[in-house]
Amino acid sequence: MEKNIDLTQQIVADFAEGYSNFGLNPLMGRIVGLLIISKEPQSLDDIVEQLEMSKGPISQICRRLKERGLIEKVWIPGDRKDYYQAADDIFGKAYANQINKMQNNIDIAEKYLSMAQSMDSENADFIKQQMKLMKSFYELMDEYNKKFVEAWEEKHEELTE
Amino acid sequence: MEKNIDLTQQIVADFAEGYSNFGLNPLMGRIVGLLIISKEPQSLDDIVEQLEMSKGPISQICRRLKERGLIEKVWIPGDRKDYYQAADDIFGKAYANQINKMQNNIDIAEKYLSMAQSMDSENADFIKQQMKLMKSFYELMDEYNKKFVEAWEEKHEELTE
DNA sequence: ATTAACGTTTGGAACTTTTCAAATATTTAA
DNA sequence: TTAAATATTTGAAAAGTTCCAAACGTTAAT
Repeated sequence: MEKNIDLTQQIVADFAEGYSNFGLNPLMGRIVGLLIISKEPQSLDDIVEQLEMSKGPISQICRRLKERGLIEKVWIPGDRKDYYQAADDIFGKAYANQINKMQNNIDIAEKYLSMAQSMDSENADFIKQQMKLMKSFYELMDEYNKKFVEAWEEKHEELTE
Repeated sequence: MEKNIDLTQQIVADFAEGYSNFGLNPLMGRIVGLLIISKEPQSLDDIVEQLEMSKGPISQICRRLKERGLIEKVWIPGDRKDYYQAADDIFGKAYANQINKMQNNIDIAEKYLSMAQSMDSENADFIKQQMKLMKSFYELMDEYNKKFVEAWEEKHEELTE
């Protein structure tokens, strides 16, 4: 089992970095990484032990990960601990969280487009033009994203059945 | 021009928040927001004045934004200041930066897939399975992303010519 | 050559985020 | 109903990030 310990520590580190790159708490990545490679659900204490951290932050981050739908609590009969496991299609769910943030950009573009429309200057015209471009960009992105999500749903079933 | 000042401050704030949501320095968003709605290139001092901040951080962040290809320096004859403007297709470029980060995930999945392949336990099988799923997900994402980028290139030309 | 105009770098202050240890709350078993 | 096991919250410490002011370097006009 020696190799497995190394692998765990490495994957946990890589996920931490990945999450951090997206502006998320690295501990989120550490927990997600750990759970992704754990066949069995892990209790808070299991996580504490493997991550060598105190329980406070792990409890908090698990709650946030559950809110985002990335991990789930599992009930294990006869055991009163909370057990966690990676959610089904966790990659799809993590992706969805990212994409949702980009949706804001459509709203922003629309907001300033309409503000510029009620103004009247050479500069207002330029702003309108820019905001139209921004709106088009993120709308098209959204469209293609939906196509991807559909395609993945299909492929995911194919791979996991 | 009163309305325009409001609009500037608002858009700057919205972009700051947007950038911050992606784990980037909010000042990046402030500068990008300002430049996106500025028809004329802006000097460092112009930016300093409109953002009401000192020059140090603005100089640093402009360099980073230029490295990422989001803004460009413009040469204005007979003026020795540096002028900046939003890059052409800045939205596309910002998106590309995000997507590049996700590409790492393919490498991570491949790394642990091959590590798990050289191991031999029930758990190694599970890890292999998970990493295959991860690899498939991000490869499919990449594929669809390429389609989007192509479609946007076309639409972008159509909109800006 | 000197000076003025500008951009960059740096050290430290202010602020924000993350973590820990301990206190508190909650659940369940006896 | 109590005690034990567990999870959550909290306040303070540590670490990390961002910002400013000032020093420094560079360029170009005189």
